[in-house]
Amino acid sequence: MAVTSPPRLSALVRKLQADSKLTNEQSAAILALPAIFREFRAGQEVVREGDRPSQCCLILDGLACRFKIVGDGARQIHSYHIVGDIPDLQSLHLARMDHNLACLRSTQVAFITHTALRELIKVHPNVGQKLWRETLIDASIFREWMSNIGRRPAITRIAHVLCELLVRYRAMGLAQDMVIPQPITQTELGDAQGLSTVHVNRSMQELKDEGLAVLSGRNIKILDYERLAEIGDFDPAYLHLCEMPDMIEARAYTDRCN
Amino acid sequence: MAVTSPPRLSALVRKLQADSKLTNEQSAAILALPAIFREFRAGQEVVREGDRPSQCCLILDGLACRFKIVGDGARQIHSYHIVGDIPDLQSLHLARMDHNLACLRSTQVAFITHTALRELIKVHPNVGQKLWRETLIDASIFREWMSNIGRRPAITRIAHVLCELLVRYRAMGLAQDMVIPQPITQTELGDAQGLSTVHVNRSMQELKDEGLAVLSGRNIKILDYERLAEIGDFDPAYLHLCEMPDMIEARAYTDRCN
DNA sequence: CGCCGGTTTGAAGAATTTCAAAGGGAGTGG
DNA sequence: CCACTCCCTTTGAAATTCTTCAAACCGGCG
Repeated sequence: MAVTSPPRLSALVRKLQADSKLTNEQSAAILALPAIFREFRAGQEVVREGDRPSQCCLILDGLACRFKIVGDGARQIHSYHIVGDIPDLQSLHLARMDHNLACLRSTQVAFITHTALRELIKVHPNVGQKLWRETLIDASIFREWMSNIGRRPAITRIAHVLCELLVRYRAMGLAQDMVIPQPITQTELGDAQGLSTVHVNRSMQELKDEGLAVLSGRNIKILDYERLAEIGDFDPAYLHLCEMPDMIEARAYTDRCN
Repeated sequence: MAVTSPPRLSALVRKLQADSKLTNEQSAAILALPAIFREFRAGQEVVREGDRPSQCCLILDGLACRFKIVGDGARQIHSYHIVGDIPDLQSLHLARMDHNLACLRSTQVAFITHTALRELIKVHPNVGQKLWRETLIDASIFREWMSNIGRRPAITRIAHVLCELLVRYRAMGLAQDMVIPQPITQTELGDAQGLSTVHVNRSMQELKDEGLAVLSGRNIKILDYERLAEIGDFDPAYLHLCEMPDMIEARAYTDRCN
């Protein structure tokens, strides 16, 4: 179950070049990180609230989320994590997990020890800055979701999160066909945006009736990104995607740029 | 209006010792940071969405908040910032502001240039790690607020945020008398927790009727922290306060510790 | 075929917002 | 020192959004 280092960490290299290129040495150092690869089934938890991890996990394929269970048992999803993300990077500096990390679909991850990451950062401070930057983008997404949940109506929230997912996948070179490449259930959308499953369903139907987004098999297909972004009050600036390697297409979804 | 460097940056030193002590050299380097001091009136904005700051701002006194205005004009407050906070630290790695920073009360700040901070981090990588850690704690608070807004009823949200403010002030050695030392209006509480002013008012009345918290002049006084934390579903673990210099008292509000 | 996870539907109920107006306290200017 | 103003709190009542409950539906899969 635990193999060492095929050239699979390239997803991380790609992600970290969002703002500016890495040098060859930096890329090489990342690709050479010692990693343990593992596959999780849908529903499995990777790290739990209260844990004190000694490693971070890089998503190679699939879909994960961070979440908390509140007093009455309800789940709040804080973020979705796709290929290239390191959802528990914060554990490098915050000893104790204050939330959970679980896989929503069947998911492949690479575990990299804190020790190895610290060594990488020491030798390549620029990579350290880029990792810091990634955690700041996470925080920016949290803020946007907070605005969503706190101050926007249900239909807007759903449209918004669909836009975000699409743009993030496309920034990683996926979802060319405007289909979000991982299925996301309506319950999961509700737990992310503070809505009941029933109400998500009704919002999705509105989006369908308007010709903005539909279910394509088990996946969500965006039919009219422009109008979806409009009713979703969506401006991708908060994703800080600019200077992506393939900005040619990412730029189409980004009006303002860093 | 712009003076240079009295020994006022000590609030930052105190804040950064949350997890572990700084060395004397590190403290000295922080205290020696070149800073420009300025006072803002209540309501004034410090940085705006779209800005590209070349400096960060340290709160020395008063109260600031980060916020966004959504499509229909409503305001979502993302966080409150008290003495010792650097609310726009993320601007060090994210060029463009994706939200606003404003003062809620009359507030004193110290501006420190990115250049000076980068130099500090280069010379003292440990301080850099501590600054990174601060941004991760911000993110942790965002997650908790997201859970609050998305999945907890109004009364719980209000109780929760009052507990948080009290604990954060006490961790900085303030609010000994269980009074939150800055006034916070019900509109501000509502904008932070996704509620209308009217509903905040009714929730506050419930808290008053239960003998948990009251208005003491313009300020909020916590009467029964234990029960307030209970109905607020509040566990301070997400504040990652442990190993504070004065843990003697902070520990009283922290059941679990890093 | 029958189960399973996810979607869809209808109807009733609850939480929260909105609107509109009154009340209160602290500071300001005459 | 009073009157006035401003900002914030408080109140009542109606409207709305969203949740809950309960059940049916649907497509894929063992």
